[in-house]
Amino acid sequence: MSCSSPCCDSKSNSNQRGKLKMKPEEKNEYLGKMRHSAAHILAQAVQSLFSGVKFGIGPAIENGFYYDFELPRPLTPEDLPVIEAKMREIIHDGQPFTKEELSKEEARHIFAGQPFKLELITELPDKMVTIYRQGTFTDLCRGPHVASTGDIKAFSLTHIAGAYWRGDEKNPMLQRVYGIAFETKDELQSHLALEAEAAKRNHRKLGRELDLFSIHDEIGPGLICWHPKGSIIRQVVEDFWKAEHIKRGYSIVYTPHIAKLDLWKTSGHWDFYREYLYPPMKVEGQQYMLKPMNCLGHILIFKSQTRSYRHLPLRYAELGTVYRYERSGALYGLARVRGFTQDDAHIFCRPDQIEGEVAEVLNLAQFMMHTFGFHDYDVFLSTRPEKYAGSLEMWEESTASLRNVLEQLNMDYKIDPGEGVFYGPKIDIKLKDALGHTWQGPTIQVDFNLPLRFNVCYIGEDGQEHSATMIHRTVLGSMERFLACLIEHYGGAFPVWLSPIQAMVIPIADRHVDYAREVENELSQGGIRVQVDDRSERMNLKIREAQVEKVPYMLIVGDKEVASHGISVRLLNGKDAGLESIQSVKDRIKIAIEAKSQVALEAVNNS
RNA sequence: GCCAGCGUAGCUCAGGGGUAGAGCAGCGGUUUCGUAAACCGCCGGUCGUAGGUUCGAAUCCUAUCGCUGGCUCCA
Repeated sequence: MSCSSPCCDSKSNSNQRGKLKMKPEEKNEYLGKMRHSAAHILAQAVQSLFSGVKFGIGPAIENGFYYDFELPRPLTPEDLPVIEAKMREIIHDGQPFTKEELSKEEARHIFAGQPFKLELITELPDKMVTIYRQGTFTDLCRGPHVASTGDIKAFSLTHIAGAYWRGDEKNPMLQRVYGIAFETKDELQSHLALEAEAAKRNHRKLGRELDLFSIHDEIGPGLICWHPKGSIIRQVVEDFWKAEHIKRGYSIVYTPHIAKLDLWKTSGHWDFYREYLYPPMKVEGQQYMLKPMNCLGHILIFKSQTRSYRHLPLRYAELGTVYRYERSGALYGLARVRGFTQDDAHIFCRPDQIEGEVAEVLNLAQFMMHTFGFHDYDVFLSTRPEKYAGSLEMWEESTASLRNVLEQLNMDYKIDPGEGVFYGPKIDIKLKDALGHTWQGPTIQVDFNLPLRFNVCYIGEDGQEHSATMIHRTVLGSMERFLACLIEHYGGAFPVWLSPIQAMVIPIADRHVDYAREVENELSQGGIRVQVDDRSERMNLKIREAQVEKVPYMLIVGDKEVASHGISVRLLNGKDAGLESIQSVKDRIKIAIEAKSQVALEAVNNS
């Protein structure tokens, strides 16, 4: 179908559509229909402005719509206002949308010269197809649509992009025009405001502003330099991660960054994963490769001794840095890079332990997400991909065990068909950040393949060798991507425990610097990351800069504080939390840090 | 990798065939101040890189590297 809106055609006059009376589902249905109609209007506008347009598809999408075209010349951003003006004319005219049902033969006649539409017609299952017309434009379309072009109340064309026909890079690239559309201008405005907020929180922008990390042409794209402040956040996350894993029965290990090519041939990476591998390097006549995954080192550690069923499960955890070749167009800040550190672990267990271990990992994953302030997430079960290793039975068995655990734990999940890794199926958890954007979070993969390829076994109660099962899992994903997610989730205003500088002591005049140092020492003794702004600047300037740096506690010291041996606390929200003793401020900050409280206020105000 | 756009000072940006500019940052000075930017001065760029067109290129053309928005892909 050229259009793919699931809702049904409504002939009702849009003017009678009381917004207040609409239920959320009805509203979504209406929005989908309206956005889809806007796509048709876009196509009509483009048709009237260009000759020889070949039409692709034009569906409604989240917040708006797009339409794909093949045009005689490339579109540039300057074309958008022109197309948009044409669309407004069509909307102003209030042209009715009309539907017709006809045979494929008739449709082929109408769409002669439209190769993409003809392709769609051929593939449609039914004998009859439907078309929609408004004004001079006719489209192959299942519908439904609004009654009239005049029903589009608030829209805007946003950007152009290339898009392969049917999303396949073997197909020709079409030009896609994106737009947003809402029921009212207010909703359109608030969507734009939300986007502006998202742009402010973008981790690439905040990464520079807060001096967290950088990427350099001289080093190469997708390769990250972590600055001191970003490194503090990373270290705090890593320390917390390690401690929690040790608590839960994992052993921390370290493995090399390169390994002989043969190892990667045995594992199947050379066959199934080559597009992501950096080319091998030759050392003393041997081929070596940068590791794209950490599993093989862990397998060899496991195999360094004969393991008994009594030893299992064995859980090896590593903050393992891996390198994968990503196509240049795919790179994005910290979220998609070429070298990254996974919070990886491999659990070697007996088949009867799989479900219990997966459940434990899910529990750990939930604990981690809650600690970092994520409460909204979606769970996906990814099944066998096209390129896979191993037998179908193994795939079925391991997929079933993942499914069992999800069901036993009563977790809502969706199936993501064909999205598993080449060696096994996986559970993916996608986090929603404070602005509702989703991020790839924890992932758990059951693997019967690598144990077979490497003969990973244990001696059972029966004295015989049995193949072990491996569970690959990360709970944060990678340090890079997770930090990107944290930066955007918190908008750079990290909770105290993660904040690179937890407290800034601000002496009002130079004569207060000595006392400020005393405060610094005292807090520093308490393990608080504290600094003194001892510049000969005005207090207002120091406050402003601490504020821009998003330091959770600004500790103001002047004559009053020196006299009373106290500190005046200013919080990031601008609130003056009053004068307190050094000891009491120190204790409160420590409590907030230890509690990993999400907001600095909690500990200061509620105690 | 593909399509489109963009690369000017550390950052944010102006300039668009006649030889480079602002604010912030940095540096030097003055100011010593009570909850988001004191004042004065100075330094700073072979305009991403390499070719080409031109009397003359930051400006036009080509190639290349990188970035941005998408497509594809993904920890």
